[in-house]
Amino acid sequence: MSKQEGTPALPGNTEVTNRAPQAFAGEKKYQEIFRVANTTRNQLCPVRDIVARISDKWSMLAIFALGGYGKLRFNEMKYKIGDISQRMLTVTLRNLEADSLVTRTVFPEIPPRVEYELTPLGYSLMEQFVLLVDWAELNEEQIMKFRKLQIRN
Amino acid sequence: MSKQEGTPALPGNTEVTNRAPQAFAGEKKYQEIFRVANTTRNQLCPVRDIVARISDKWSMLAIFALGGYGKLRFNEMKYKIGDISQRMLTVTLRNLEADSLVTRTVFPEIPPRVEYELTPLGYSLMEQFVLLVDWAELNEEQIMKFRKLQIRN
DNA sequence: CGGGATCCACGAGGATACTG
DNA sequence: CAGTATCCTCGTGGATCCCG
Repeated sequence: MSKQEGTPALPGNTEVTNRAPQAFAGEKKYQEIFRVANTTRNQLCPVRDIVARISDKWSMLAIFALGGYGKLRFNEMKYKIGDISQRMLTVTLRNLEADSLVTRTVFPEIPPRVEYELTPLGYSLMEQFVLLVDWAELNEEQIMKFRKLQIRN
Repeated sequence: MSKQEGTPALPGNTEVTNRAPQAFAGEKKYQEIFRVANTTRNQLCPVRDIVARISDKWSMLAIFALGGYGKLRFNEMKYKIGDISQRMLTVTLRNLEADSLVTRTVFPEIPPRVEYELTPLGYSLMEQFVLLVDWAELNEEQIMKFRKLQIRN
């Protein structure tokens, strides 16, 4: 672990940094986004709140499962996701339902039947997730390669 | 908490469900995404792994901070985020650095100075996050309203 | 079948003190 | 200033048993 790395500062440059301009085209915009996404110090930040919920361990997978297969029964989902526990699938689905991302329909039959399905809002969120997954797939190799380089040092 | 809600099944409909077709336009695509994002049962899923790392509690905020303000020193970031602990900022930045999303430059001065900055890869990830935040802002009101409805019942 | 209820383990993350 | 080290809390999530 070398403590000294990368490009050291040009000695004459105290305040005026020579940033790459293209990278900061949206600087103002990103500052605004940061402000919006970080309202916690003024209590309750809905954006942060929502991001927290959608980034828990299972929500994204549950949404993809419903998006890919439409209506699903409880055990169908459990099987498709594979390594989720009964409890966490229940908790996850209840949370998604509470945000109106998923509908839950109980059929008064014996044995009982319950079907879950994405709401339009749920679909729109999944579209965003797809972009994230695309990004991850696209850059997966690069990241993995870099991680392994770290280990060698 | 009523056990019976929403649209009960049309009695005659056993197998052929009358799904809204537009909602399932990309069904195959989403099944594929689900498969890719859920390779855990076959051990190690890079996509899940990457998504997990980038969607932890602090990574997104750190990335926005750097995206909005360019180069930042440790305590500048800590102040801007506000409620992150020293420890977690360190851990978060080290993780981001390990994925080559952030560069860390140490200046051999006294007192020491360390600057963090997004890499191009980090910027490209931030662009994805921006879309998520946009989504959250757009639907925030709807979700909050729905949550409050839940409480009344 | 689709959960609810309970108990428990573990790891993320906070608080504090110390250091090069 | 920018961490490291240590201890401890607490919430997430797994395992198990039970129920309508």
